[in-house]
Amino acid sequence: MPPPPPDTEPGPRTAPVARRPTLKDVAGEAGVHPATASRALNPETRHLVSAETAQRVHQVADSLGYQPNPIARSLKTARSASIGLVIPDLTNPLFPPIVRGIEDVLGGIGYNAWIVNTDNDPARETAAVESLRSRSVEGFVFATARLHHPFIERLAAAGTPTVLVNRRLAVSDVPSVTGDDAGGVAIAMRHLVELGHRRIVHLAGPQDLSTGVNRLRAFRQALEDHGLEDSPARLKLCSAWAETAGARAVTELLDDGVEFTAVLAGNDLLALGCYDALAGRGLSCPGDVSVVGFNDMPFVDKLSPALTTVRIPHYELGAEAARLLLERLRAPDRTARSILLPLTLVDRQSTAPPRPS
Amino acid sequence: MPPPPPDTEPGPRTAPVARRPTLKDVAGEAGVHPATASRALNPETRHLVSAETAQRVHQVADSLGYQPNPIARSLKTARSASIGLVIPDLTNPLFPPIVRGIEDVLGGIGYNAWIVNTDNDPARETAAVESLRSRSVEGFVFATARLHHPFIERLAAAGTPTVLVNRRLAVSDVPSVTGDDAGGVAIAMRHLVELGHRRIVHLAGPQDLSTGVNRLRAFRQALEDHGLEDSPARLKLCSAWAETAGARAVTELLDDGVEFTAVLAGNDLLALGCYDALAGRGLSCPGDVSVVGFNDMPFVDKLSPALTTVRIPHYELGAEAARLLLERLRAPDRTARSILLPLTLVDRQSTAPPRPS
DNA sequence: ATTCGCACTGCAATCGTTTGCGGAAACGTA
DNA sequence: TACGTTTCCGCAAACGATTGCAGTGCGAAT
Repeated sequence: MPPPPPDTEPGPRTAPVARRPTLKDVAGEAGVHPATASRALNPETRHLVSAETAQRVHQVADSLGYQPNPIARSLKTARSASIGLVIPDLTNPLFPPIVRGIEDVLGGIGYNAWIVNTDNDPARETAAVESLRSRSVEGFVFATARLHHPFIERLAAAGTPTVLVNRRLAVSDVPSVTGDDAGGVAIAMRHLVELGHRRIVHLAGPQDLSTGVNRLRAFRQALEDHGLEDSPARLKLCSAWAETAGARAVTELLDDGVEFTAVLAGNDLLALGCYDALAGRGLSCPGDVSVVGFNDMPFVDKLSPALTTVRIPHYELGAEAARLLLERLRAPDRTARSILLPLTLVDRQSTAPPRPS
Repeated sequence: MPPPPPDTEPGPRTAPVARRPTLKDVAGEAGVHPATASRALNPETRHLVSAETAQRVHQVADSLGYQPNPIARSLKTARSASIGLVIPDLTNPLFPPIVRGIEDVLGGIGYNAWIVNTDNDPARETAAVESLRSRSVEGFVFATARLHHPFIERLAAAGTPTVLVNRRLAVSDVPSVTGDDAGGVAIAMRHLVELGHRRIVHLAGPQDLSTGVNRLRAFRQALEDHGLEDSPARLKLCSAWAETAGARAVTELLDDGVEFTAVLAGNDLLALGCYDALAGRGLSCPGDVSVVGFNDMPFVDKLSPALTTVRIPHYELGAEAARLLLERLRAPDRTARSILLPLTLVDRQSTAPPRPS
């Protein structure tokens, strides 16, 4: 913290402070060896020193305002009380709540997170992870997982504590915490059929992402469960979770003359694209077609019509991911478990019974 | 990084690697003393070692994949290649772009940022800063500044490199990077009067924040510049940048019977509140009243009507703040300068000529 | 009375760098 | 030849903690 905090204030300070006290300082003051002070201050080793010594050390530490130097500690212990958090892009409104969830539980026990944005660039990802490893982070949480993600798989296989959030790997035992996509589309579909919809299309997201495939799979399952026809025409694969992709998909649907009264969008952005495309064709929502989104992003309740969508508890996703990682750090041998958080439907204005034909 | 990366792969690896190479390793391999290796690898001190030795050390370093250990370096140098970034709440869509701007320029030179959320709680702020200082961060950027913020003032006065982003202090020489609020409201007001509006109200934000007072001040200036009456009735102080506050303000205005054809909201959230209140009274926007926001938050272009607003280049704000901080770290004595970034009006659907009366 | 165990604490090495200091060549100049 | 300068490099001491090991003193067991 350059330059050295000036001690120029004419305050009542007497001691040659200015420098923050070190362990040696409190040891000196308490009349013990630094090693003893260390043991006294560390809960793990506190039982190695007599009660009265420990107490004395603690008092001195408090009075001096001693704060252990995490850097020195890290150097010695190769632990750092920090983790790496790898996300695609903080600017995507999906991620801030996840990040906060993680940071809030981490902060509760003195941990911190390094955040890196990859912009979905594998090169940036490996570089960032390498950089974080050299900073001795104790583990990673990835929000960038693709279905097949050799890099993460290798990292985890090599024993680096790793947890996935929001997205999972295709087949692996890397623990993850995600929303229950299957359950989510199930309730969304039930909602639509209860309104009377029979011809429902799905705008599926990228199929190299677990969210994309899981929602698609669940869509087809729902079709079957409700005895609806699984027509390939009523399915559009979108190559990106983007508004433009959603718009393109439904205009294509419209152009091809496929009939539908409702669309289940793979996420809110795709749903936004729907809005655009429908408006572009003079169709009304929910009058002509109902649409339901996925994620419940901020402000989708402000759209016209307010978007009916499946809410994902992103903050809790993050919080659980942090807890899971912490657990793995503490007990690396415990078998990893993954967590599926329940999703809920937020019923707003973009869904209504189909127009009687 | 526990447990030690298993060296079980039957690959062609021969050396007893597994542990990442240290400076001593490359020194040994290169046949020099670690100190020499250190000097050879460090651009600052490279001139202290002969060209050929330096080259040899570099080669060995590359071949071993040597990466300096930032922890050890930090311990020795009391520098850390990291800074603290203090924001109110990452979940507020204002901040992610700022954060990315900062991280992108920092990352370009090997720096990283610790992010902490204060939720506007001074206690959390001081605790977080203290914790960051013990991690030897080299400086801070604050996005939490209130007009009077003794804590930040003291910190900066004590010589800690500090820069403010998005908000400034009332009176101080702490450098800051903010949008040119005065210019922003000027163009917004010009836009409104050019449309023909004469009775314009302002929803002012919290007056303990620089953004709140600056926009208010500029509003009155604009009134004067355009020869419009500065009526206290046409001004509402909102105690928070929140939708509800905005809504309350305009319903009060309406209840009080004050006449206006346009509202300049202190920010987009307040503008959103306007929308609600107007709709609640059966008034149309922009038919009955025009509204312009401030910030150009994500998705305000999706509202109905799409919000006309003053765009703040948040990413650039962050980027500039990072550059400023870096400059201060390099040349602490250079006098601090503050930066004002130009704002632009994004003309969308929420403004129109007033209804002919 | 000797021995053993135990509780407690100090010693010193260590983590991986950086850096002030001094010494040894090598070189130029008088 | 002698002497001052450079240039280059090694030595060793830091930075602030943690921890294996060993030593001390004490009470209890034999």
